Amino acid sequence: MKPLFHPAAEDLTVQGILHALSDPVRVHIFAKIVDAMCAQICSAFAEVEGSAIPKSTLSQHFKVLREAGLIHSERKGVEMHNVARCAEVDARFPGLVGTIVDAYKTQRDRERRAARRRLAKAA
Amino acid sequence: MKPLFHPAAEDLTVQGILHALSDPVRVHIFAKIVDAMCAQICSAFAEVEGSAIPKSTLSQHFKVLREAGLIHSERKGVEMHNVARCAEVDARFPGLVGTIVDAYKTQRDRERRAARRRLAKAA
DNA sequence: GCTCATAGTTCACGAATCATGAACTACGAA
DNA sequence: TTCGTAGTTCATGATTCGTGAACTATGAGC
Repeated sequence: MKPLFHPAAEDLTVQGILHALSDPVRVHIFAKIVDAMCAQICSAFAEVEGSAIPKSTLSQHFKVLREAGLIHSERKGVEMHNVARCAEVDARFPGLVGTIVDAYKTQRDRERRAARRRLAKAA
Repeated sequence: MKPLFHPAAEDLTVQGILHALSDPVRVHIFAKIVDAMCAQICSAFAEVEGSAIPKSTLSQHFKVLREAGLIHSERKGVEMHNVARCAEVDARFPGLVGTIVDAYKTQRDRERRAARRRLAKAA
């Protein structure tokens, strides 16, 4: 197995970060890793918002997040421990990822409210 | 020719915006439209940072920006007038596009400084 | 009116990227 | 050593992207 590649903080690119976070599954994963108080393992995301993610796909998503410089991954025995590189990313591009994650939360909240309204109307 | 499609402010999505802005050519175009005091026409961007953009490609880029809700386009005679929808986007996702454009500017400034250092070293 | 130039769109297609199942590697436990 | 678990890699089909060629729509000059 190839060693894991992590870009240096000064090699992070805005396009890489935006591309990584332009996928709802990946922001979901990233947001959870950011919020978590401890390292998260990949298989914790075998299911995202009700739909199952094949593990090869999941592996690719983690690779994209890692190579965008958003997370740091480390093999620990049979599992992979992932932590967010918030401080480094924020030092390079202040506020960027925080604003993006917040925007997704705003959007998700709106969607949930809309869904609830539809249900209430149908009843 | 099909009429131009512009999404309503409440239909904007974060993934659409991030995808639109994850391309350096598109952010360049968008940033210029934002900074400009007046509407910009597509052909103003036939060249971006030294490289020529084919007009079919340019047309697609504008379409992506338009359908992400970032710009409003209007045919005026033979040309197309484009203005940024800053207020609407910002009302939906506060700070999002501003932070992204700033991050790109930060990155570009770094790259320019690095290029200058290389030149100075070579001399 | 007719013709020409300009600005941009649409179409078609090769190139690149993406998602995924199958096969595989690496490790821990029994 | 064998088995199970966690994740990776590979191959391939689907989707998206970039672009040249052909096209549309408008304005200007006659």
